[in-house]
Amino acid sequence: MHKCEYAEVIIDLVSNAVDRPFHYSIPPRLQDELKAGMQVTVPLGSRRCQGYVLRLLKKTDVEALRDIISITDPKPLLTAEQLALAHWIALHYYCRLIDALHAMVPALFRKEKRPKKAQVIEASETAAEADLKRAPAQQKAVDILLKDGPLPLNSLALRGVKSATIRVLKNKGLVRAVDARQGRIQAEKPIPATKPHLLREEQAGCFTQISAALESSKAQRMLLHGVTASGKTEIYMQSITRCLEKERTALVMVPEISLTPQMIEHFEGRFPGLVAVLHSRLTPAEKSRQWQAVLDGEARVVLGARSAVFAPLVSIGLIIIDEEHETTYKQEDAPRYHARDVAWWRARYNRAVLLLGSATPSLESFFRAAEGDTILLSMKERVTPTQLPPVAVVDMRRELKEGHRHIFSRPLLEELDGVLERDEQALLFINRRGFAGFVLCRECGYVVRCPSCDVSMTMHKDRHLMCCHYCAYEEPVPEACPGCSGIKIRYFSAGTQRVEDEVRKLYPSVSLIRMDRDTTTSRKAHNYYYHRFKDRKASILIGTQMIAKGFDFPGVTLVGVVAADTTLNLPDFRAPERTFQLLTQVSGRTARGSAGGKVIVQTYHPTHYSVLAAAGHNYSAFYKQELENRRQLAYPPFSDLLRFLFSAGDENAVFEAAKWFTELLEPFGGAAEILGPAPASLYRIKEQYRVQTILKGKALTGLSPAIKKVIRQYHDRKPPFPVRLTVDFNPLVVL
DNA sequence: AGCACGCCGACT
DNA sequence: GTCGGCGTGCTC
Repeated sequence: MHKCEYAEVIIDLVSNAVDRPFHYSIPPRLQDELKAGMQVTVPLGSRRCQGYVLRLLKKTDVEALRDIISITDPKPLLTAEQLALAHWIALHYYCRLIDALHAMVPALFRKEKRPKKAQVIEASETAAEADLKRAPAQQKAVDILLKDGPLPLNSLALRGVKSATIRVLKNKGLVRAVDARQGRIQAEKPIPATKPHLLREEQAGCFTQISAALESSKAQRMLLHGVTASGKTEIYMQSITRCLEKERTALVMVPEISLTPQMIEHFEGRFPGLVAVLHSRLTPAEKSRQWQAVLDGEARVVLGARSAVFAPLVSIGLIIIDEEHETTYKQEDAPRYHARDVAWWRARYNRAVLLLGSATPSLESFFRAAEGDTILLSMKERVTPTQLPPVAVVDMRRELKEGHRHIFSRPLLEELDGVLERDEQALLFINRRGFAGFVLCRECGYVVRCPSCDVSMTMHKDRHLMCCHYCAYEEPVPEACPGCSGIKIRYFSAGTQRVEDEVRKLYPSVSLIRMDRDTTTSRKAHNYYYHRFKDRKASILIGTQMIAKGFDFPGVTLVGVVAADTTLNLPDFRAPERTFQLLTQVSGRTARGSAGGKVIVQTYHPTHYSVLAAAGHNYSAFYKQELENRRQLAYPPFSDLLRFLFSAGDENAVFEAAKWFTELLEPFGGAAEILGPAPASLYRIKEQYRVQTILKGKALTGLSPAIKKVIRQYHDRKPPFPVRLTVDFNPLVVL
């Protein structure tokens, strides 16, 4: 066999110009050591760069080869699976290969001179009995360590212990170096062990099916559809146990917000010493340590948020995605992957089970189950039977007709009064995220929608036009309502500030808290307000998205959704799905106890199926209707969308670039529909104009290599457009 | 990305 | 004469 003398390397620079492999020769001294997945230092032009070895080569066509300078880390940082996955991500989500790789290597690992881990020396279990009579220096060192516990090398030096002595003791296995932090954490407090619970009949049925799937060693996708509090977590736990028994590893993903200390303890208690936790709040050093534990094979269960989907586990047997419908599983910047789809890739690679859990499954997942691509497991009973809260829908058109023009309807005011009288708590919910204005008739609820895309159109004040940002269709802003000829048709807006002002006017002496991006910039502030409200220091909490999820306030007996219309009429085809999920979630924020909570939803669309289905706690009614709508307009899951977004400060340049690019897409016109270029719904953000083209078609994945070439053409164009192009495969929001 | 090369304006 | 502005192009 001939030796591999060359290496294919991707340079660790985020730039389109170096988004391709470079070939280097391997100097003899590195010949035996170098492996695919290793991090190396290589010369590039006049400087040295970091890079990752994609694979080793026996020959190359490149002539001007240079040598690899050195290996940065003696162990490969990337597994074979991760390398393959990175290529798939770069192709599938249209990002640079280095962007994909960055998702797989913690930031601290990427530097050439990464900070050394602070290590301490610890006496091993056998140290006390060791016979060291003839080695007084070693005896002394062991005595010190046994008495004063783990110590760093420099404090040992201060007590007269030479590093050579420690080296000898290490070789004898009487002492070892451990991570400083690790030692301390273990000493702090033991985590209480948690034991498996007995499963109810319904749970046991689901578990049996999961066990069978694990046993089969085939890639399988399962959807665990269970109402809130139906005991999904226990099923997860027992499935993980089964998976570990089969000598395989497990990956558990939860939304960032649910990854509470209690939850982490719960897992660590059940799988002591085997769990690594990965999420974005960890300090870089902590993240690296957790990562290393996975890479070294010490951690066999990974619990984490979105980015944990790339954890370097080998031989994965089970991947769990809890609350699989959550939008946080889609990364908003490069690489713009969806963790659910990445997880399925890994499940196929490892012949593992992908278990998706949700009370309100995404349309995509439920559709797959209906089609038979996913095994559906249902749980309809709750562990402790409690009633879901009654949801009252208030027709805001009628409120207006009857002369009540306040932003709070009479039923909501009445309930608020009651809550304050009884000294309970209320939560007022406003949606403002990604707010794009729409025109609404206050008399009949009519909203101007695009005839071919069925999304609400965005008003462009300057040109006095209504515009569809999917297909660029335009029409004049109506003077009178096309639905009822009324004249109270106007731009709709609602904000947390406005709601706060109104509440203060109504109840000047009541203490309230407002939580949104403006008041809650830091994690600390978030925590502070959260605890203040939980400790009942305030009676009313006003907030956006961020209060809809994860919080459990026992004192809350009233949830008011001030304007369901803001989500319902977002110019996005997923608006109804978002609304349904959001309303279901906020309803769950009322007290679950016997006090009995109440939910009031204010809307100009009291008969909309999203609102009705959420109010009736009826997932399947929602699913049926929404699926039919998607089918009509060929939206996902009946198609894939690919969004090309052009942005720059120069309005003309943006349009010019978008047009030029869109023409290049013409060859795909047969296989897919080309929509645009059209102004994005949020046309100007931070001085940047935004224009988009959307490609809509069945199985766009097959076109990826060809589309990738077109994108390269755009970047390589001379002279280059001073316009940024971002490409998003199946974006969750198109605003 | 970052660095060299290159070709035009006001300075010791 | 030359120092330096940043447009253009390349890096195995």
